[in-house]
Amino acid sequence: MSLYPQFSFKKHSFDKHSKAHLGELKTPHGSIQTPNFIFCATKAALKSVTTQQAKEAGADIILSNTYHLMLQPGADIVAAHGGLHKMLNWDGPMLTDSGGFQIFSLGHGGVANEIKGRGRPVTEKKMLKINETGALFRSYIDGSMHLLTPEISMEVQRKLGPDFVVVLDECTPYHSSREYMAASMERSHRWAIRSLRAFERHNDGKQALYGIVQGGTYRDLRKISSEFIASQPFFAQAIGGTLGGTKEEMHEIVGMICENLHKDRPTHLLGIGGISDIWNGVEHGIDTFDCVHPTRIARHGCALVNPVEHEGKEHINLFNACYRDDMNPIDATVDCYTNRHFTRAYIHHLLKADELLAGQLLTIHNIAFMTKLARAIRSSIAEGRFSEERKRWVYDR
RNA sequence: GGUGGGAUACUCAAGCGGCCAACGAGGGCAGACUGUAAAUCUGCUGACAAUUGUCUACACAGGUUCGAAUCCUGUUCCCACCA
Repeated sequence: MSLYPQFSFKKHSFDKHSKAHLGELKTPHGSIQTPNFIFCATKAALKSVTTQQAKEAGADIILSNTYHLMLQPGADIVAAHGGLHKMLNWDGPMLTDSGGFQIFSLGHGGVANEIKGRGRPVTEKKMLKINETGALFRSYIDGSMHLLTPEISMEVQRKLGPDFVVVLDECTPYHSSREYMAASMERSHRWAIRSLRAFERHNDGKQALYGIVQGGTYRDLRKISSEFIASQPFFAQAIGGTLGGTKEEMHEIVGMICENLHKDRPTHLLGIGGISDIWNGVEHGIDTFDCVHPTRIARHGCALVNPVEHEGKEHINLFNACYRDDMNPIDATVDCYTNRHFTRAYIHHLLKADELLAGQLLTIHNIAFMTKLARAIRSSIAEGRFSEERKRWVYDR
């Protein structure tokens, strides 16, 4: 009997010139078509919009975070609601991340650039200690200490109750030495096995487990990791860790990693959500992406736009003075509540006036934009014109 | 009418002889953001030339001084108290 009786993944249409393909991912909370994008509700909130609004804007699947929710409000409170789906009023598929990314983000003093190799390496690790057992975190909320192990992460994720759960891993930054990267990868593999064992002990068929491929920027390490994760009975696989210092490097490394992944399993690219990055990922066979970028930049005043129509820029900043009297919608071709009813000038005004509504309207637009992008990718594969459609979205190529 | 106090860049507000083109805050103008310690962070903000540069500036007009936003005199407004 399968570990995942209520889940399935089937690839069903293939691009002739790349590894791009369509897929159907079935879960107890319905099916989604891939390629697709997962929107981040890290702390059980899509930050500024309701799940209802996200659904109306086209979102198919969302994600929350184990670490944040175990600190606040605590897994038992979520369980008391009947799980994340009920608590968030979301009836579609859901995923929880394991907290592995926080081993990186909290371990490096909040230097989020670190993963991409920007800025200086930070050696001080004030927020956590990591060893074979797991990671000991100092809460960013009140400074209290919290242990996260593969077993605890699985237990918390079982209580949170999403469809997809993820093994605990260590997300390694760009500036790690090869030696550290290799040792960390091996430990993440051992954690993956422990996560799997813990998952199996309590498996009720309602959740499916993702393994995570590590190995940094090194081809041989990524190959080892891909093959190891593929050899274990995970439902799906995710690509984690650093992907290099530049976009070009990232695109190359993603392609390299994809060569050795399990061919029949859904593949998720963790934390990546740029427009060109998604086209590149899909081309190499990625099925799903998640990223805070669309919802975060919305709160910072930015709207996603087609880079081909904006000289390569993937977003515009509605704070900019040039939108003060712009009576157009952000993008009339992106069908959503924001674009149906409001002008750029109005959103510019809301931003200037420090009105929270600006972030909400921009978030709705950005969700709708990512949804439109995913649909464009899917229909282009279905209709055998993937590379043509790509040219309409990826600047100067 | 008398006596005090005050007038500083778009705004508020420090400075009280040289280190002042002038702290700080707001505003303005940009930038960043990729498994969210992020409705956050960063830069610039008198003009012009754009590496040390030059000019115009701290109510207005004079003065003292090598040198003033800072001291003195007068003028104009504003505020408080007393008549």
